[in-house]
Amino acid sequence: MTTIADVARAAGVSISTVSYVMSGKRTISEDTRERVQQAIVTLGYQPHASARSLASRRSNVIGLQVPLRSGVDVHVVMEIVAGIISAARARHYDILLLTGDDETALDRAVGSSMVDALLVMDVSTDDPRIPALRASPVPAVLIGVPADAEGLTVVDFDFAAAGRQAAIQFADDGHHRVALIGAPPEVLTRHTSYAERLSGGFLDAAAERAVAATVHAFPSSADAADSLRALLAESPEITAVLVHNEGALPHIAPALADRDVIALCPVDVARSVPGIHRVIELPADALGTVAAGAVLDVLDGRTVPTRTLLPPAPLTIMST
Amino acid sequence: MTTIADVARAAGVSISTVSYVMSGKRTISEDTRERVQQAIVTLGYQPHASARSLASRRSNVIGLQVPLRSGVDVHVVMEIVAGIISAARARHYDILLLTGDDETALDRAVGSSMVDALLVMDVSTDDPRIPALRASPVPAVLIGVPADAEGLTVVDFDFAAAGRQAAIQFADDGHHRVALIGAPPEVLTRHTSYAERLSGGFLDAAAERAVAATVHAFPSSADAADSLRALLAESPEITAVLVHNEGALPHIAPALADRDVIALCPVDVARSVPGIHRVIELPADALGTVAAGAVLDVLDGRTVPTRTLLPPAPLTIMST
DNA sequence: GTGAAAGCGCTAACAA
DNA sequence: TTGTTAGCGCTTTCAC
Repeated sequence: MTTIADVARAAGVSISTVSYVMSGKRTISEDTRERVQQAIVTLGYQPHASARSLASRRSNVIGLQVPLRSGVDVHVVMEIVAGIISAARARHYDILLLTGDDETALDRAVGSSMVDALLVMDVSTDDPRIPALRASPVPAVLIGVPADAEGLTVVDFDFAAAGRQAAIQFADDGHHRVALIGAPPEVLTRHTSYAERLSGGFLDAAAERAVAATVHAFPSSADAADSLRALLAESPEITAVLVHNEGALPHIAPALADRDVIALCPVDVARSVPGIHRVIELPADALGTVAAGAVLDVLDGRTVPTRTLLPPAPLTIMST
Repeated sequence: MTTIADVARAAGVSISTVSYVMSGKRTISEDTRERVQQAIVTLGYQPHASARSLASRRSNVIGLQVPLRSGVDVHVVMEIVAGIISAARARHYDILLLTGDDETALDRAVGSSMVDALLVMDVSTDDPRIPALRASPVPAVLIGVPADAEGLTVVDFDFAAAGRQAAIQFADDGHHRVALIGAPPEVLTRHTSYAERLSGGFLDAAAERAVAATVHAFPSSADAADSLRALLAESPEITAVLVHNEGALPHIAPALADRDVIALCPVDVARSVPGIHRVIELPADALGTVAAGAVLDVLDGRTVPTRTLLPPAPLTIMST
């Protein structure tokens, strides 16, 4: 294994000079820098991450708690994670994977100094992890908005604005009776906050425009088709539907052919479902990028807004 | 921050004794162990991961390369990852997330001693990472089977056996013309190995039983429905279909109502699609568990088979 | 502009 | 059964 001492010897300099060449924390003569860099390349030197973090007291690793439980929209989760990884790598950070189900995972990762910061996904309104996060010695950013976000940094899509946008669009289109087909029941019972914000915005804006609106929790499976049939049988006057349920979308789309539909999901998900032409894009990748950017900014000592809600883009109209 | 020295002082022993109490690498008197453990608990001591790995030359971290590119079946990926995490945590290992798209990620993680081993997903027949993995100083386990697996440890589902099983079942059911609707074209052009093994097993077994069989690459989106319509229009004599394409499944299921269908996917995916009653279960979670187990066994000095193919279970018949 | 050396917190000889 | 101590490979004072 090549160490910094090997590089120093090869370049004819001291160990500290090599270190400073790598970190750029003090000025080095052009000549010396050249020789050191040359030695690094020829020896294929890569600094030992543990040695570095022991000495510097920073691991350059971010702990990421990913939800693996049912009901979560796997496409969205994957895209968020992809955004996080690329943003982190761009700033020389790695990602340690922690499962969201393991209550003690955050503690372990932080307590053993494995991570410099935390990124927490799938936050519920009254999330049990919140007290620990608030007391955490390392910065944390939540993707999702809990009821009491005091003292926490949160990032999310602005689901309330999205709900409002859809309702207003439906009103502009002349509808008088609309519905929101939302997250599966298991997500609602967990009180995942986005569901409540989405329906809040939707219902409020509909009421303002004197449009009758209801909200329905559909399973994210084929059973959603039955639920939809029952709903439309009972309330045939529903002429427009906002759908935020990736699992159910392909199953209910056919039965919605004669209704006006807006889907809330990543565009590529919508694109793969026939009959869906209007989409409020869920910017999952951007969400990951912004969240990772926020936590890295905190690590860099920059101040970041405690609450960032990504606004929905204008309705995407799809050709086919 | 609490260090091992604090614990030693509190317990009235030397730091090595504390270390040995934690590792169990030498016999400690019941009395001493008790006092040390007590001190650990009251101080809330958690060993510094970097210090430990610097001294022990083991990080207790496994690098996991996850595919984030298109065409991969996200549900399957998530389940495999879940299996990996739980198996790793059970043996006190953590997971460092590496993206499959970053060719240099493996090198970095290994070169900086961040990981003790590698787990590589989404392996293609002629994977560009193979030479590096073969030369890697740390053990690696591939989830997927490349063309030349010499010197590598690979774990995968036995797709050939699954293909065979489906064809034999169809033959037993009296079909004379069957089809396999397989992975999307982008997966095939990458030569992801499972697609080829699946179709190989399917075609061979069909030929042995004198059943006419064809294989079709369908997009994993709504367009699959068109492809299916075209296929059935051209070859109406097809009476049974094996489907291995999670994205396409919900879209093509309705049009297959009057055909005999077997789906190859995780059971919960099949359960969420109406009209699917027979399933060859893709044991994604087990795949992750077995792969992680294999790489950990190697780390423990145990010898593991260089090639492990999880056999398909008997056909799952679903009630609804 | 550069070097020497003191740690960072732990593991694992070596010694008793 | 336990303690002493020399590193592990790096960062960062402090000194020149």
